[in-house]
Amino acid sequence: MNTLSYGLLSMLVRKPCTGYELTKLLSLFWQAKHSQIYPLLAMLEREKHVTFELIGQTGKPDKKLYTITESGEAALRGWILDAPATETLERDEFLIKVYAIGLVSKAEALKLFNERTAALQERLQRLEGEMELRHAAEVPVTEFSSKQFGRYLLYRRRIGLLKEELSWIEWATPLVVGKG
Amino acid sequence: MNTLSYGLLSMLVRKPCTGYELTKLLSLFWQAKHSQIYPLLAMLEREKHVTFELIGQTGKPDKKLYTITESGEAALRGWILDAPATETLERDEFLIKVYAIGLVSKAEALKLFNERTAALQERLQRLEGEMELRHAAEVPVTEFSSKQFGRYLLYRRRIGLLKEELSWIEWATPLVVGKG
DNA sequence: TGGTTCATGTAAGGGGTTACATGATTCG
DNA sequence: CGAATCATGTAACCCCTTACATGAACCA
Repeated sequence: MNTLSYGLLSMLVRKPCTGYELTKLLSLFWQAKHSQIYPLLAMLEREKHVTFELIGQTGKPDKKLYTITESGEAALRGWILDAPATETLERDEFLIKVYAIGLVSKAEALKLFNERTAALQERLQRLEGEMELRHAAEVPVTEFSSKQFGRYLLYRRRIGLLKEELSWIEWATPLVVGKG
Repeated sequence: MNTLSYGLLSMLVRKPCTGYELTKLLSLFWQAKHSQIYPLLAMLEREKHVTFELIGQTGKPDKKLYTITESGEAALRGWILDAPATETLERDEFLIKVYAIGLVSKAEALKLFNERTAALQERLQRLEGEMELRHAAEVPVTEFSSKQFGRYLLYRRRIGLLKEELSWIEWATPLVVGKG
């Protein structure tokens, strides 16, 4: 069982989902393509950590609604408590470009920074919209055991980090361009 | 040529390095093991993007000092300008655990958060120490084309993000434990 | 005397992306 | 009328980690 398997189980604790849904929801804390998720779900089903119900649809392809089993929940709980804390992994091409920024002209460097800024702002707005949609008002904050609680924390974290990254760019850009 | 290849080239722009050095320095913006780096350096050498000088040592193993060529620098510059901006990739087991935090007791959740806090604080201190060591005073800030400049920007970014992550934990921890 | 640093490499295997495959419906 | 959405799956391939391999010097 790899890390992504536990990520899938942790989503299924909240509610039953199809592989298609999981692929989209997962991006809050892990990136994975459907081609990786479908085989993993099949494996989890073989291992009795999930079951699925086939739902026939007209006009759309049939779908499989996966539900976590008690065995699956136990496995997830065990992993949360026992898995050793690992280093976090970040891979970002932009950072390499920043490292070698002296190699290009100031105009080109500025363009790079502006494009990054725009992409981050767009992502921030999308996330803030998503969060408001799912966590209207401050309801979930108070309930620790609410199934919304963990997701709410993660939205707040991502948004905070995006804002920090934007304020870093705001600080760095004039240095790149020069004070004149 | 994959992304890591350009990461290696961007380090070699600053100064000639051995594979061993690159492995350690790289962690500022990319994680990679020596077993991935050595074969890539051999490939870059075949492609004439780097050359190496064999340096015999006594008491220690011999080493290969790699230097970037003009072709290598041109390739890197081209990549910086032409490579399309990609989404950033973050993978962090802790986030999965946060998502499913309702599954464990408050005491266990608190332990998880405290361990995370300690790990982040340690990493922050290590980074701040490293930065002070390499960028004493504010010298590199003013010089855009300084070979130190890019690295200085990345240290500031990492440190800012770590602080933001710590302040998120500080906000989240009392919510997890409860207001009582 | 046992762990860390220096220093380079190979081999096996798991993790992850890209591309191939299918097909009706809905939206601009 | 083409693009996106819904919905699942397989195959090929690259990226990356873990483990194997070697060996002297230095430090606790």
